[in-house]
Amino acid sequence: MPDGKLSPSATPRVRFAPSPTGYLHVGGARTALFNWLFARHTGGTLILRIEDTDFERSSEAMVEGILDGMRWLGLTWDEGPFYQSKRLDLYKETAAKIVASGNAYPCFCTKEDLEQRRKEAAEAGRPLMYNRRCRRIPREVAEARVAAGEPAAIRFAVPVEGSTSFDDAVFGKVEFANAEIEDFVLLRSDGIPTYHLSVVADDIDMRLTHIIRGADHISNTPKQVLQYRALGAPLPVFVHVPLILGPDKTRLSKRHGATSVTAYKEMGIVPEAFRNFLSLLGWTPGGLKDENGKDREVFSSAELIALFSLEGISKSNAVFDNDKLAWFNAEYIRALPVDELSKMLEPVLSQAGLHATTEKLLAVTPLIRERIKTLNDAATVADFLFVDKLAPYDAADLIPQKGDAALAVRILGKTRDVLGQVDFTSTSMEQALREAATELGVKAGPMFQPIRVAVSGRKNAPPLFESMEVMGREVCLKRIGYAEERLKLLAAQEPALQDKGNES
RNA sequence: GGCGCUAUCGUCUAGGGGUUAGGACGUGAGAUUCUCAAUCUUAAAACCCGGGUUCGAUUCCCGGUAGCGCUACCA
Repeated sequence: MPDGKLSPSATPRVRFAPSPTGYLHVGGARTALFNWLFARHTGGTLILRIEDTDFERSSEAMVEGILDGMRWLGLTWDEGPFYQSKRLDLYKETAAKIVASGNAYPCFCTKEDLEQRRKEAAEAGRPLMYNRRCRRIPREVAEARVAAGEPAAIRFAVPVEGSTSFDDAVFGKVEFANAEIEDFVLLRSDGIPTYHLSVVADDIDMRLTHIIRGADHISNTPKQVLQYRALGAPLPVFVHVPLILGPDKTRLSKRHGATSVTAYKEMGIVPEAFRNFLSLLGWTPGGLKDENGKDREVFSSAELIALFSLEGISKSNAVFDNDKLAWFNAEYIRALPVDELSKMLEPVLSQAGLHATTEKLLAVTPLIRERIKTLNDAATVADFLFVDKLAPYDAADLIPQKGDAALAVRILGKTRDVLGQVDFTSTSMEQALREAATELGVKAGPMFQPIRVAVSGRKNAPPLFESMEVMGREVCLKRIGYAEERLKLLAAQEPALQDKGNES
């Protein structure tokens, strides 16, 4: 058997081969990422191949979605995209070669036959595998029937005895008893190849050296190894990467929430963060320490490429952790220069109906940069800085923890006076307001809380003085005046509420 | 059911025949602070179980268990 490996010194050629029956999901993205990292690390070639032989389920829209996802992640490919649907001749030729080698045969069983038999097998005994009925048809007879136009699929004649194994770069030697492998279909009766045939035909034709793909393909691999042998083709290195699971440890699927990479884009995840996070799911550079002796986790793309190696791929499945992703994302957002971040924030804000000048956005960005975990968070964190009219808030929030409505009114009144005269910069305001607090005999905390609520409509907000500076004097004064009125109303109508405010 | 693969804190993981089993996310507490966030300090938290091998196993081997995958004229 020519079981030889491809020359290890050859420049690596790898591929990402999605099936356009859905969007680019997280698992696919990770596979694409590993292929990309490997290609870039080794100076190899990444080929994009669209496995669209299932015409029923494939669509051009899905292809676009997948391409979009890859572009968003910055995963560039060097050749393709190639479409399997346009390479049908290659598959027919390949199937013919395998038939000629005596390793495949025509099968005349209809789908109905097969289903019927499977059903019976399930009810009675066990083996659900194809019973190789047509393999026993003499070659001349079979050829005659094919020549007569009888529809036939082509099946691979799997050895009855022995075993088929391969050396996986991450799992080591994996072996399957041939008796467990059924005579799988290569070419359907309509002349369309099955996955088993088209992958092998293409992987050989495209001269791939490493097959990096999900571990769900381990069980398919012996079927492919058998074909390589029948075709006398050297085996590539198989690299199966563990699967990504949802929080409940089942396969990641729609019910786990976002599972397409574009969904993460829409959530305001930045691609570099997503890529960093994803690269560490099932792979580690192996305990690289930072200057504090802690394991490093944040890596630039260049570092990821430099560090990537097959040895670091783990064997066990990994659970996708949204919290960790959010942390990575926040980490990247915080590290972004203000001008860059504000450009990314602009579309998010305008989509939320918050329009701002570039200048204002540049002023706001540093105030919210470390307060958002996703780009989208900006809309909720910063809305009060842009909006004309504050969202309704509870007037009781204007009352400081240890105080009453009367105090709040005094604070606000004083603030209005101060703000009317002071230079409207954050430093001047802070200084003046702190002095005012001293005059009123209140501490900074209780002093600023009513102002914050009055001005932002909420108890937790970005830094007060910087925010006010961005908003401008007029808006601030107006909002404070409005708050005073609400407080007076509150005090007059519901004295009970005051007590409540005191207690809480 | 059959076959295959896997198994370190809740999660991602480092490590490895002798360690106080390390880090990160998340969680708790504290510091700082105009609130929140960020930051810093700190706490709790793991080697699936059972047999071997060995002076010594979390680490090596076997079995069990569990999880995942495959089991189509889908990919």
